Amino acid sequence: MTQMRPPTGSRAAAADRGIPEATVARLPVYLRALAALADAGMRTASSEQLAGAAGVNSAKLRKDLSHLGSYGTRGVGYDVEYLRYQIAREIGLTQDWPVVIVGIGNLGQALSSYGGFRSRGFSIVAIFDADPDRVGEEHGGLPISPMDQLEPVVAEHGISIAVIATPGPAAQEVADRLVAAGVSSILNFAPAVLSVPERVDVRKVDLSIELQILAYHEQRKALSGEEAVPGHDATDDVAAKVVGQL
Amino acid sequence: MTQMRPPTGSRAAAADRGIPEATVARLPVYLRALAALADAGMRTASSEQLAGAAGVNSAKLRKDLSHLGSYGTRGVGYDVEYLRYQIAREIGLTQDWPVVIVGIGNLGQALSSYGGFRSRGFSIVAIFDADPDRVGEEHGGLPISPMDQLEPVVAEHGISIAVIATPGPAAQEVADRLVAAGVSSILNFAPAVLSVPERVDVRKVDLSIELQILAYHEQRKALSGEEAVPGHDATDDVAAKVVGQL
DNA sequence: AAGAGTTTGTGAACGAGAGAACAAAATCGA
DNA sequence: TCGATTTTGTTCTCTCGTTCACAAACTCTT
Repeated sequence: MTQMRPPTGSRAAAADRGIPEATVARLPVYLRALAALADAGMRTASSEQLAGAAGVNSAKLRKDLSHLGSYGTRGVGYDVEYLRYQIAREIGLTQDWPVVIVGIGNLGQALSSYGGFRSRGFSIVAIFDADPDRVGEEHGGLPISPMDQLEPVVAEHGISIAVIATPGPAAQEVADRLVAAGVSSILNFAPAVLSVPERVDVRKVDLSIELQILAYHEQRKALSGEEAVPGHDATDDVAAKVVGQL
Repeated sequence: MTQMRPPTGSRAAAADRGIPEATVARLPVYLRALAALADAGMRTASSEQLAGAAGVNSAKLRKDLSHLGSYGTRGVGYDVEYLRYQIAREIGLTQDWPVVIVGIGNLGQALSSYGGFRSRGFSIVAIFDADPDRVGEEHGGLPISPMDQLEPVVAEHGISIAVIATPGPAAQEVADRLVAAGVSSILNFAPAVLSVPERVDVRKVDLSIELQILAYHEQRKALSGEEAVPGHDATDDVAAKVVGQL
């Protein structure tokens, strides 16, 4: 999904609820950096310090924060606790988000025991698996529920966010059921392209894709070191193409 | 930018080894889509079909592929097997990449048992954990090695890619040791900002950040439905700011 | 062999994001 | 109070990525 609010004239950043996607993706990072600074006893922080802790450039950080409103003080910096609250509010972490996880394989188990969710305002209210033999097994303090409980649970808790951690082939059907039951945001760990209605947000996390991207760069590093004479790839390509087309 | 077309005949694009980052990130997706099409018995596929299977727009797919070279046939489409091989070669999947995983908590266990790595040319050669009591425990067919084996193992296998799945506070030290031992690409699952030398690539996967991004959009959906009058947030903000600054 | 029909590869327009640079706003010291 | 200093918020420019639209290149049918 994409929301492109045409800027309706009003320049007040806080009123302008359309925050750039790239900025939204960094807000949680800032939140974590602020938490670290707060733990270290800092009550105030400059954009330079915060940017350092978050691993970004300070100009970018300032621009990101300016989209939320004018929450800093020139000559001083940002009040750590106050900014923390503002970002949390902007992201929606001041409320609690009930979540379900579908698919309790290795990854699903890891997710259901992962403390990082609960501590940030997400509470896992149920976990599901298609294997009837595993129903009742406990993971992260929750029993595995049977798949036929999916719709009633989603409805009862008003779930809008779900995590899919099933094998690839099962993912689409699960997504369909989740959407039909009322879910409108899905975090997908399954290696599959999900097709969902426009109003539904899907974010995909793919472990093997990340490794492949690293492999590409790694290969380039290796190649750029050893390869001085260009052109031998050309014949290689032609040969391969002929073979491939046979 | 130096995007000059060297009119030196044969394969201009293939010689141009600089593939845009955004394209690199999609190549693995195309690879998976091609595998699915091949399994379905298709020997040839149009950009439209392939784009459908990969969940992207066909113009984007064509431009992405054009960066690798001119591997399609006008009026026909792309030879599935041939394109598969070319992409795999470009990413570097025609060779085998040995990988180590550090940190065998819930997530590390899931990663070490995950089949998607091995099937794509990544072989996990060792797993490490800081807890001495767990050394020897088997996960995914490998025993947990003690941390002091990290450097020798990395050296012996010529490891260049490593996965960090430790708790946040331990991540930086692990990264330092990996880099010192010769690793130049890191996939980081720990909730921490890693600082590494320039030549080292780091990719970060953060589960709770993904959920937070979904929460933001979810909150916006909810808000845009109920809220018609803007401006009340402003006073809210002012009040909060005063409180926060006390 | 020629025309009709497909489908790629790419030029051009557009939009989003990153970074540099600086004016505006606040503090601090005398 | 005034000037020096710090640091934000914003403007401008540049780069990168996406999308459109179409000529070129290929196949197929007659």
